[in-house]
Amino acid sequence: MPVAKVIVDVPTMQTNRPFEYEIPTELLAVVEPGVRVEVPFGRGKRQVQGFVLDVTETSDYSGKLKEIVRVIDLNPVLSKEMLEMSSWLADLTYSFQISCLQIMLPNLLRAKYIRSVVPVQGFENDPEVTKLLDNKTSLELNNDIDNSLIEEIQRLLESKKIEILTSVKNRAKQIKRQAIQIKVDKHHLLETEDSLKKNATSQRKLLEFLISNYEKNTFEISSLESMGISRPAIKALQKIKLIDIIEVTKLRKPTDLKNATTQKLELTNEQLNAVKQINNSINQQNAETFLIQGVTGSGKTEIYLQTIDEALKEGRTALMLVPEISLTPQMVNRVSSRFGDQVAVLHSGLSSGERYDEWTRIENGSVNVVVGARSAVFAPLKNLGLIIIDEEHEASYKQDDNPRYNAKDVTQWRSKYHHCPVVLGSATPSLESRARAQKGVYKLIELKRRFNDHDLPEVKIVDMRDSDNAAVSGDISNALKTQLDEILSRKEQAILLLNRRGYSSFLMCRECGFVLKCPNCEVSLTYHKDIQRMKCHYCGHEENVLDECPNCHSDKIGFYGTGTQNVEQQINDMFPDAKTLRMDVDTTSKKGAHAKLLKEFETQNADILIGTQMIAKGLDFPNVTLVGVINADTILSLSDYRASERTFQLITQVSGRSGRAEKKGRVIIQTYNPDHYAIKEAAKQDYDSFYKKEMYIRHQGNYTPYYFTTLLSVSHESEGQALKMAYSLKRQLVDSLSEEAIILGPSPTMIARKQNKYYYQIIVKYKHEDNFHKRLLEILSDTQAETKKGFSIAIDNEPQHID
DNA sequence: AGCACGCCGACT
DNA sequence: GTCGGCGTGCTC
Repeated sequence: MPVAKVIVDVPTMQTNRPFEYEIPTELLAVVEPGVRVEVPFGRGKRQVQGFVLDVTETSDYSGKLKEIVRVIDLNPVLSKEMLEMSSWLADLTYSFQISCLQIMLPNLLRAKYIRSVVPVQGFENDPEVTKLLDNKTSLELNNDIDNSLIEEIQRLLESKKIEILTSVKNRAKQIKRQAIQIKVDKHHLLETEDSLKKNATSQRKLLEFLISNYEKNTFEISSLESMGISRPAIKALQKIKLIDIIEVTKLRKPTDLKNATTQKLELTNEQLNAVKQINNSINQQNAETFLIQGVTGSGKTEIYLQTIDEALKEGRTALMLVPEISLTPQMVNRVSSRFGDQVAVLHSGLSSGERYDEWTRIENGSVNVVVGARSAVFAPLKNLGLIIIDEEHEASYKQDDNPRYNAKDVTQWRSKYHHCPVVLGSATPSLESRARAQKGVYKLIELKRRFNDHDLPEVKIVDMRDSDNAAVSGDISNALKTQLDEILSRKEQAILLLNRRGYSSFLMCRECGFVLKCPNCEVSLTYHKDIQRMKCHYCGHEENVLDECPNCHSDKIGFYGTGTQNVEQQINDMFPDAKTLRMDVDTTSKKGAHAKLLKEFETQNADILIGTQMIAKGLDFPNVTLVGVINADTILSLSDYRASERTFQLITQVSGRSGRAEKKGRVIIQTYNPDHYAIKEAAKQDYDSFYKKEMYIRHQGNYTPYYFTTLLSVSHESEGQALKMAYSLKRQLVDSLSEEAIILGPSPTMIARKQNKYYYQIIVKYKHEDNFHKRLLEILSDTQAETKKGFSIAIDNEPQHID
């Protein structure tokens, strides 16, 4: 008797393994790995969704097996590749396999449960029961259930005549359209046309159309009607059995993609060399990784497009990941105008229905190229020939909540599975990637020249401590004001960048630029309002808020920051005639607002764009000749060891926005730390020099890429309980790790209390700890019982943000 | 997650 | 004596 091994939709540690079910004989043909099934689970009347992992001939379970209730899919929704990947990913990210299976699918395929009232066996014909159920077999319990019924339900539940069944509801709906299908051969159609009555004009028109488009076979009725073919004519042909009327599923097409219209661009020698190397790897089916380090404007996108083309020519498919933020119409058009309707785009703006349809289109093989943000890494492409990750340094490739996966790890896995290369591209590679390239793990491809040989913009650092330059009015220095004046008079455009909505919780001296740092960890201390003290998020070191700068003894030490709104106001006061646009979380929260603002700026309906990070990436506005960074320091002073890296990346990226076309660009960076290497090297656009210095610092502080990092966090309603648990975890870690490992904390997180819970974190830095992974899994299952007492314990492998 | 079993306190 | 509190453990 064959049994199905099923992962059930019950996300707990104890149910995180396959359960076996008997397959009813009538379902034997459809139950195969990758299909979703509905199975009874637990003691009560509860039915849950499950994924069939495997079908085996015999069971090794000693108890009595339950039967699969029904299959949800006639064909598998997950391939062998995805099933295999899910167990690897669950293990890597310390999450449940069911959660990993779920993220691979569009939302609509996630189970929704309905509760309904059904008769207890033997009471199907009880008069009270049939009255309640209105002679049906069940009554759904939804929100609009009549109040008068509730009492009756309660009573019958108590007398055990009815019970509550939880079962799975399938949400995936497709738009169905009516269509006709030709049933006979072409010859037959021609004969019929000859024998038609003269006045049957509409039928003749339809037949002629069918004959000339015979190959296509299936036609939507609505499109025929719009050509002036009448419904009776269609009925008439159906009656004489020439055609069938059928239902077809119409897939929504969210992005209106153009036909392929653009041709390959001519390549520079550097680009050509890159394309050759990658194409070679595609042809050889090498699962290797390239790192393209190319200065802004060096034409990385064209390399992506030409190598995708090569993969397609080989009959394979291609996946391109980009940060959500740069998934702009500009970007999408660039790809779709080369590959036309072979492209599917997955981004967060899609409705669940649209997303589901795009997924279907990928799954059934009607597209070969997928462009999308993080979760697109699970696109069900078969026969992958190439994977591209643009802006590979972006932290957003890592998911911040469960399952905490990094799309980059997933691409490595898929690359090995499909034997295809991965291309990482960035002007400012992450230190990890660049270090791997240095060691020869990745192949480094450098693009040092800008496309069309445009000069890099001229970058000027403005020392905000210098009172001659500083704050003529609030946050705008004289130097920036002068430049703004100039570009406005030349009718050019400017971008002003602020960070993190500009507010900060670190201490800085406005006189000398001093920032209060942790004596042990080389990161800035963060202000904690509740205790009114400064704390380190790494080791928990604490000290008082200073009112005098320990460096220059000035009293101008304090918290500082401005918001985009404030800066916009200052600019409006300064330049009443200039039109400004503000782009931050407030102005872009509505769907499509982002694109609309950019469009407005692109069409030069505004002179100055003021915004946060989101304006820094990949945008290409030829008329922008000035970029101003209002406060370079806020990024620098994050309580995160990647602060310097992020600062360097951001300034370099945003500087690349200036002077993309013929006009020469300028960049002004306002800072209280003009001598900081991240800022100085970014101004020179000198990645290699920054890399060397930063690697040294990382080496000194025992940080990535010299050490691996794992972050454990504990939360509980009671601060004491959370802290106690954190210490107990730490003790266990100390016992199971070698001397070489560094364990920091427990320390409170930035927002110590969110959702009425206290958070503590432990950071583990290590090099070689063979048992660590296994030990963490054990800790997770040991502490499982604690989660019922209000604890939650999360493990983040290689976290991107520590706060 | 849900649900049942089970072992202690305050009620008819 | 019993109703019900929620701590503990299992679900194919």
